[in-house]
Amino acid sequence: MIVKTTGPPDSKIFFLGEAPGEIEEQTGLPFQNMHGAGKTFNLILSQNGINRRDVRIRNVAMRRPTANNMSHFFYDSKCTVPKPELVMWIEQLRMELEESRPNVVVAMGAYALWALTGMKKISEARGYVVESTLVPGLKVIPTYHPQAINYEWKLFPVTVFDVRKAVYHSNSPDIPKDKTQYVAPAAFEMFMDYMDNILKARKRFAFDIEAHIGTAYPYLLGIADSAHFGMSFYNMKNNSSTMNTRQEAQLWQKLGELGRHCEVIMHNASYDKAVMWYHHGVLFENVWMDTLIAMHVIFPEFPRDLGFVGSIMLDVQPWKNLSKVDAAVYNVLDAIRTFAIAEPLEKELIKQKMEKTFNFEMSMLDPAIMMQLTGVKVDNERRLQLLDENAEQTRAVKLELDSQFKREINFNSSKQMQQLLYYELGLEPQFKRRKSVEQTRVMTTDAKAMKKLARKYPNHPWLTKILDYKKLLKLNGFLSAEPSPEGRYHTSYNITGSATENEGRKSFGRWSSSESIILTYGPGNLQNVPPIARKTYRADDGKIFVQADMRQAEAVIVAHLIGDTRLQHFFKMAFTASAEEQAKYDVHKLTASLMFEVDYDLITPEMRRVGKTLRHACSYSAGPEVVANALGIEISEAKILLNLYHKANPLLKVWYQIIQNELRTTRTLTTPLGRKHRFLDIWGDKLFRSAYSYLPQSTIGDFLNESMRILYDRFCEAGLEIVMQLHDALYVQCDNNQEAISDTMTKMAECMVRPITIGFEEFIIGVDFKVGTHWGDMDDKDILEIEEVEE
DNA sequence: GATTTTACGTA
DNA sequence: CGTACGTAAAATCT
Repeated sequence: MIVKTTGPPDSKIFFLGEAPGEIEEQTGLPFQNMHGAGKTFNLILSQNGINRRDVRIRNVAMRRPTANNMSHFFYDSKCTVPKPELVMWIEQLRMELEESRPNVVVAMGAYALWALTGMKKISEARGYVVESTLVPGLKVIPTYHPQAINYEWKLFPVTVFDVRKAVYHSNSPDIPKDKTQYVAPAAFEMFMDYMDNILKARKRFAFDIEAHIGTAYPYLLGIADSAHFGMSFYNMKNNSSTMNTRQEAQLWQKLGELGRHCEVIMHNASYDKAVMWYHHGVLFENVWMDTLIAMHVIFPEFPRDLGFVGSIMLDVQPWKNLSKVDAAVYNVLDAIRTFAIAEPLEKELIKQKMEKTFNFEMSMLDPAIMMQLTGVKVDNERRLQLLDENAEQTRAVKLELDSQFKREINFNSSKQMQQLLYYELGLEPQFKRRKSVEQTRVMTTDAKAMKKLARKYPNHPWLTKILDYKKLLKLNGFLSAEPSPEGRYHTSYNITGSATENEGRKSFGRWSSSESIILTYGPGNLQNVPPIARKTYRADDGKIFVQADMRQAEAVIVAHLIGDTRLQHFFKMAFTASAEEQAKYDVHKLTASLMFEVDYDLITPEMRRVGKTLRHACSYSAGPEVVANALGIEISEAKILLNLYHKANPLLKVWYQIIQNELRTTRTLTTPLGRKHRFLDIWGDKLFRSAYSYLPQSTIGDFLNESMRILYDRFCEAGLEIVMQLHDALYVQCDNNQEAISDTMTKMAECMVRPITIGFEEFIIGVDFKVGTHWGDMDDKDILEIEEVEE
């Protein structure tokens, strides 16, 4: 059946889909299936106050393709040569649009965009106003297809934004004129004059660099002093300077003055500011706004790249495609767009009342840059020795496994592992957990599955041997990283969290750590270095690490979030108790005592272990399988333990309900420290569990970072060296003597032991200290001990 | 050669 | 039906 256009012909907004689905084919109406794309489509409209009866809707194709696959309408698999039927429909579409002349067409999906503009990639134009080539002069705003949103729900709010933009554009047929002007690239004198004018007027400007991969040495500098004008300048071409020595000195001198006297806007200042300081000694002292940070604070669940921000904040043509065509133009447009988004971002920050969190994140730029550029010293002798030992052990285990299987097997290959375990040896196949029952089961040979198999087949001891072997291989990766010529490892601390576009795009406010692209030495992420590899990280000569981590941070926060006054009291007593009395305040023993209704003093180590596991698991709403795996017991036993835990801690489930109710209206949670997050997953358990973990995780991360900033502000100028950050722990290095250690611990305690307020309750999280010359080899140190030394 | 999937290290 | 993060190697796509 043919599915025709619906809606009033004089509608100023026109929605174009790709092809009808099954239900649409039956009803003859586009986007009519109320359980699939149609439902999502309606939801997008209703979020923008639109009624579908008031808008024109059609698909490019008017008949359902075989297997719902658009390639059916093309001769080739790459979908470049359309068959006559599709050509005819596109011609019909052209006539229809010529006749009704809507002010804007929303192109939903890649084929709709292709039919209207010839463009193929939705990601390159999504959210931007582009002109149709099919009907010249007609405005097109591309966005995702509703069915794509059904597959990836995180796309939903972005699409709502795009349609909102289309609604705005439906008021007029005019294509917005781009007033942008630039000089790219500018000659040396012109660029210097431009900077001079900005300097004299003390103007605010946006700054952006392009730099060589590997060295991060900048070759192109872009400056914009308004939302419509900027210049870029090549300081390097073909690996050599474009200037003579005198000019070069003048350039960096002038930029340095700008950095001192003018406010600057950057997108990802962590990088640009660090590079300019590191390579040219140019210090931008007044970063007025890092637009990446602003974006992170306002929309932590959205992508943050400049192209995306531009698409939702500005009315300009897409420019990211220029990066490979004309670097100078691309660079200056980046600077101009950065300037342009700052104003709407500032408005949004005020509107959402998020200035405090924004200023807080901005204030962490300097500590983060400092830590990246300083790095940590590597004990290379120790590293090589550990590497040798590791290689030795790896060889031994490999030999055993080889003789077991009589052939080479790549144990890192999931395919070969499945072949071996499930087909050749006929072990019971293990499957990954599915997101929903409809999904097909995927086989796995991951560590969890292997452990389960090892329990099931105790006569196959090689199962655990494979795990040992893989562990050694993994460790080898950490130990293999070469230190810098100065003998150091570096990492980039990312204030705005995840850089990778993971599913759901979570960012809970904790810092992430990744490979430094300025100083590319070390295993990259420093926050997942295993204990053995930590032995290679050492304090500088004559120095020692002081580690301070927040004691039981997560458990304390959860106790206050759920309003467990008994536990709150217990933690309070633990905090004030003397060193000898600490044994009386073991939260895991308390948990076990409540679960098993046994006297606190009679709790065995085994019972304590169960208590610890259960508290941890239940804080995040884990299920019986996880508990069973963690304790190495049967699922039925785990279920009993879970019941016991919830009976002893009834408030937890009450809190789960409260969180769900809070999410229901706006899907947004606000932490006790004022950070907001909107949860965009499909409504259900996965979303809930993510939300349960958000509040404690984010609060601890923010609290520790607050402490770090206070420490940095108060003591770093006077020589205190912060070296590492690990979510709930801080590492500082100081002179290796009692007095310096004691002084450092006192300073850290002063900054870290501060009251937190949740609800009406104010409380304090204690700090545990450890001291050592090597990260992997730290000894407990009680601050009371130190005070005694001082006395 | 580029992108996606699988697995795994830490908090 | 713990979650958050980044990276290496294998698998898969083009």
